Amino acid sequence: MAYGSALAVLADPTRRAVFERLRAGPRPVNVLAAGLPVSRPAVSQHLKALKDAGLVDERSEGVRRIYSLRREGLMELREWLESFWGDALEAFKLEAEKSHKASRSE
Amino acid sequence: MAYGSALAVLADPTRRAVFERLRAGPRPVNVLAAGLPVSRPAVSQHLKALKDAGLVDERSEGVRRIYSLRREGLMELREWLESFWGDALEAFKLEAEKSHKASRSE
DNA sequence: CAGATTGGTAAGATCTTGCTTACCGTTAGT
DNA sequence: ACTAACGGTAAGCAAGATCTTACCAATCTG
Repeated sequence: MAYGSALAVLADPTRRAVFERLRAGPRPVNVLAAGLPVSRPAVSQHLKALKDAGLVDERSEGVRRIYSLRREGLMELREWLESFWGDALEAFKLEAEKSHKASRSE
Repeated sequence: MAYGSALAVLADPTRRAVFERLRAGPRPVNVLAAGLPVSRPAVSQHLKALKDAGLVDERSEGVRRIYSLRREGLMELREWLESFWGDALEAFKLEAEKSHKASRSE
């Protein structure tokens, strides 16, 4: 259940801000950190968390590390979310059946 | 940005477990708490968090409170997630333009 | 009406998280 | 080669999150 780690990682607003910045395209750490209200090491730590969750990719370009969005990292979370609509009807049927049995036995 | 609170609330595994149990249909607190590895008050606290985030509904039925899934509470999160695919092409174009300008000026 | 059931809330202990500063290794530039 | 820029990691701290126990109000039942 990788959607769990995706949720945990995206729950933090600062980390989400870093992630959102990558929408615009791959960026080195110092660019990502510029403008954010936290220090550059904090951004590094957030990037590590994002990477561990499979939400970003990292590549080296000389002395700088270029981070980029990894949309596949969101797939499981997306599917989990979608599943809440898929089973709505089925749950309703099960519920109906249950209350039917309950009313018969009382 | 209500998707922020949805993310924060769903990030906790225990709270997510409570939420998932509601997939099967509306349930009173003691039923939701049964089988979970935490105390009943803990579940109450999680339910409050879920309710504040608009992810569950609460209705009273005598002495018991029936909680139910509120799928609309997931809509903003869902849309936010979907938006990561929508802007993929546009971001790519902007990037291409940017590197074009960069290579011209160097 | 008395006792039991349901569940919300307070208080407090503990664990976790996110941040900062300090430091270090690696690459670039002159 | 010396200095500057980039960025990862360690240590420590302050704030917040989650859990528990204790307590209380409201309802149901006999």
